[in-house]
Amino acid sequence: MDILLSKLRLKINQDIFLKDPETTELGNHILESGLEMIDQLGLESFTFKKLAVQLQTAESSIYRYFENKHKLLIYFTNYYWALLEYFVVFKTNNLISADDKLRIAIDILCNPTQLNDEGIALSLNKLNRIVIAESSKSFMTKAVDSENKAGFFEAYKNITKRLSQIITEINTDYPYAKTLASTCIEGMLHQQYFAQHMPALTDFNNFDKSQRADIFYQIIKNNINH
Amino acid sequence: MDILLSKLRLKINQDIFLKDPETTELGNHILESGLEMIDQLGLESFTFKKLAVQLQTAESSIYRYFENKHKLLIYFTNYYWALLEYFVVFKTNNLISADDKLRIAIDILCNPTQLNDEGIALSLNKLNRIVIAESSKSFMTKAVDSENKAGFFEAYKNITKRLSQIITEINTDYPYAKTLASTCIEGMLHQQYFAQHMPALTDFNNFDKSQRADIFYQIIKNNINH
DNA sequence: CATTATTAATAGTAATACTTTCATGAACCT
DNA sequence: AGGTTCATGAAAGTATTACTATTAATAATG
Repeated sequence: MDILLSKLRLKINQDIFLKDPETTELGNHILESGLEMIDQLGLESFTFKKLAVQLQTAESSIYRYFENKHKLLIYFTNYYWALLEYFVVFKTNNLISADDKLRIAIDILCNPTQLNDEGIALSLNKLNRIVIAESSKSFMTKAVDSENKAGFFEAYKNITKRLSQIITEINTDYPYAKTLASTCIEGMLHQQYFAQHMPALTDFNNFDKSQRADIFYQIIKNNINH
Repeated sequence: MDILLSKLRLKINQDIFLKDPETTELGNHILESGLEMIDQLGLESFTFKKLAVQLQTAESSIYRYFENKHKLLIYFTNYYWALLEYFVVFKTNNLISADDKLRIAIDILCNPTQLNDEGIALSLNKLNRIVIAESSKSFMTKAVDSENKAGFFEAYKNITKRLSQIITEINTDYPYAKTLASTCIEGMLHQQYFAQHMPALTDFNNFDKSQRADIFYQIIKNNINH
């Protein structure tokens, strides 16, 4: 897998950036430090100015890669979901049992940070944290319809589709596969956030990670086999 | 119920505002037009300056009521959840069957806009829309821990607690009542958003409202009676 | 070596998110 | 009736944000 991953290049919608950050040194620095700073400061306090100071470069140089910080966030969320989709496909590909696929997909989605991250350029831990804390801001805007049309949320829709396809594979007649899939994927993110910041809203802390996978497996299984 | 509602005064945490907006004319105008404008413009484009122009008042007058727009949003979300909790308690109070309570609670949460809003000062439709589109931004910030400590999310935690208590009433041994409750409440909001803006993520459109209640009822029921 | 692309440095603009000060008028208190 | 308090409005000011534009320096390429 390491070998495969080292050659892995995730396909990111070209319209998200002005200039592909993976093609230059500065671009890669923008990704690394940008991820780090959004993680640390939160999206609201993060600015391109601060990133420029950190990278000892000019603000205008960063603007040549990304139109604004919102697009940078969208870049990261696409990167994250494309990565998880890759792992889901890779690890479920040769399995026969749809139930096994479900277990593995849920495990990856609930505990992505346990994945081997050799060959992944960006920190999976940081990506995971910013997706948990910031990703809803990427589509909860007035620009959602045009950005959806432009394909900015494809990676997120794709992973949801994968999960819903596994659900449908288990029970072809289940009519709410998409709703169940998206509710669980969103729920997995929220439960992690609640565990850390609003424990009254969850039964888990961030140590029982396998339990969190269990309950989402149960939610799906118990539903599709009514 | 109308009579009761006309006397209803929702308790909002005093630390959310600098000066209680419900006590003055300007304060009430800030709530009404603020809600309207956040709904129309979205939180990002909404500013106190724009609100001041709309109300033909000074920006500084608005700042005397709310520290910033973030607090105003928190005010609205508290108002909304306090209102729904009131309805849930009111409508389930005298019921014996926990299952009936569950059905009613879910129905209220999924279709709040069908509620009789005589006596509610603010538009339930607009509240519903901004809670769907903006409420996650109220707690997805770096200030979440201190604001949680200050009680800014009590109303949200309370309604989740109500739902989880109903779940526990149905099955005392079910260990994940809080996770199930918060996942469903968040899911109900997201499904409404997806139906409108990202239909690939849901099986519903915004016309089959009763179906949306059904699936969340099923998710809960099928789980607690494993 | 010439061309082109890339970046850094600087400056500038409009808007945002406030804060401060002060004047006015209404409400209320004795 | 007169003084005080309080809410509001008007105006001005500050720091930061979110950009855009211009130009010079540097590196890559052919």
